[in-house]
Amino acid sequence: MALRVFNTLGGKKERFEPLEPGRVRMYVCGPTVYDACHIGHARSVVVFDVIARYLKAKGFEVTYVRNFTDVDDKIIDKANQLGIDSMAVAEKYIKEFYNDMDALNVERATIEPKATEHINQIVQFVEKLIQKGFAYRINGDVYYSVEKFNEYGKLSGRRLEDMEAGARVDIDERKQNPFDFVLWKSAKPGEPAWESPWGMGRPGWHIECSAMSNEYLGETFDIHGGGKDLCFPHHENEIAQSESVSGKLFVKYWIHNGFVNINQEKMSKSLGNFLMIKDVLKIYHPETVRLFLLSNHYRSPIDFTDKALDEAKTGLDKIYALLERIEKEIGVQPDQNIEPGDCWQRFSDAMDDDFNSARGIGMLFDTVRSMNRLLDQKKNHGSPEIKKAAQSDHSDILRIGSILGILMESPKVYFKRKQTRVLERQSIDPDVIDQMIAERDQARKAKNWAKSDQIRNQLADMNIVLEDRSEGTIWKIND
RNA sequence: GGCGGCAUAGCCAAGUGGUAAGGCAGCGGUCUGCAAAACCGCUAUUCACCAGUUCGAAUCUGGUUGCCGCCUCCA
Repeated sequence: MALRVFNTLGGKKERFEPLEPGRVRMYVCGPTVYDACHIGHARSVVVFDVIARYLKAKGFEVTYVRNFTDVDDKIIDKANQLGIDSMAVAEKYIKEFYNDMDALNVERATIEPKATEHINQIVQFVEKLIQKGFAYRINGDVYYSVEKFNEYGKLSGRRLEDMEAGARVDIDERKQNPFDFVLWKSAKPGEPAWESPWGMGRPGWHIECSAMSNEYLGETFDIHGGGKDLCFPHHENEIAQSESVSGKLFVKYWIHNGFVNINQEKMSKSLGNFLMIKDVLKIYHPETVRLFLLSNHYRSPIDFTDKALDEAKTGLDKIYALLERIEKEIGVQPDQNIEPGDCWQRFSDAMDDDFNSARGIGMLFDTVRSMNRLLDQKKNHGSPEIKKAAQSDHSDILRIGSILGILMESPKVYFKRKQTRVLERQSIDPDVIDQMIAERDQARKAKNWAKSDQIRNQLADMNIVLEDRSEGTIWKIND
């Protein structure tokens, strides 16, 4: 099946055909590093991580560029607040970004450029814009003139005339149009600054993406992504800058992800409800967070609630439990040489439809249920048919996991770690549990159900759930 | 004021013309000493409302209502 993607430019799903067959070049706007990453960053980064993984799985050679904005007013403000150098602020939060994203099992992009390491390219880009008459100087500042670009507004579907009516824009009398934006900003004393034909200064926000994408992906490339909020003005401005210089189409497919709400509310400074990734990860397994983030279509808003996260956790446990069951009962081990089967095919069909991970996850649970059903019919466990089916599903589930970035641990390790975590939190000694289970076993053998149930209830109060299986009693933890 | 999105069972959610995926919760059943887990069955004759197009619409068109986002830094 052919891959289809929703293109913000044009507003509809289109068949995906990269400029160069077999190769995909994509650029995703990374963070401005002035603070820790919140769950909204996580969504964007995870969504595009999955898109890149899926494209690779489909056989494309993917060049993925994700930048860091490491010079910016907000970074400077933060530096002043902390009384440290702005580069130190950027460094600190880049480090935190990697900590968070590594924890979330996000793969590194092919190239992760920083604005401050591309000042030459940026200056040259601005010079070209001035030469071509799209930009003008006011003392040490350089502005882009939106009226010079006929197609300004084509991405976000706005027209300059419409916006002026009610826009809440600071009127800067020096600008030719209120929507003109800064390409190069002159430095005040103490601010980070680089030399330029217009004096010491720093790049405006939008220009770095035009300059760096051009540097690594060329004048025209396949996919440009980011959060929905970047559509205007950031991406609109990137198009204006890049297409003014090249005279060519900048990006073929624009992909924008929706927001994360917290209990139905937008995250905002005033509500003080920013959820930081590192805090979320103190409570939830990274794979739980990923499964949650991918359980809605990437373009829809998603609501972060404890209930939703608990459901994701239950779902993840269920998948791991099946993997463990297959491995134990059928003796199947992970094997990457097994050909993709029906399960993968259904998942892949869902992903081909605008990266519909939500539907794909539905397909995954379908497989989990049917495999459990098959395994419930105990009598045939030795049969070659069951073994083959189990092997195929097992391998497909792991393959799907490798796209979603989940199921990376062996089930044994996953459940063990979970136990350790919860037991430590509750300060329970696992030996005590084993002792109690042994004691209960004795009682059961003596058919002393009262005592047996009493022990089980005691354990239940410690969040320990028993399962009496034919091969013996096992215990699981409720976290 | 301008632009855009959304409205599907108790909750979450997929579904863009062919007769409602999946998850969670609940109830009943199989299994079990009883449970747990797993599985099976039940839970939307119906997709905010009204009108229209069509042999046929949750899906298309027009309108109404409600919610949300963007237009200012924002993933």
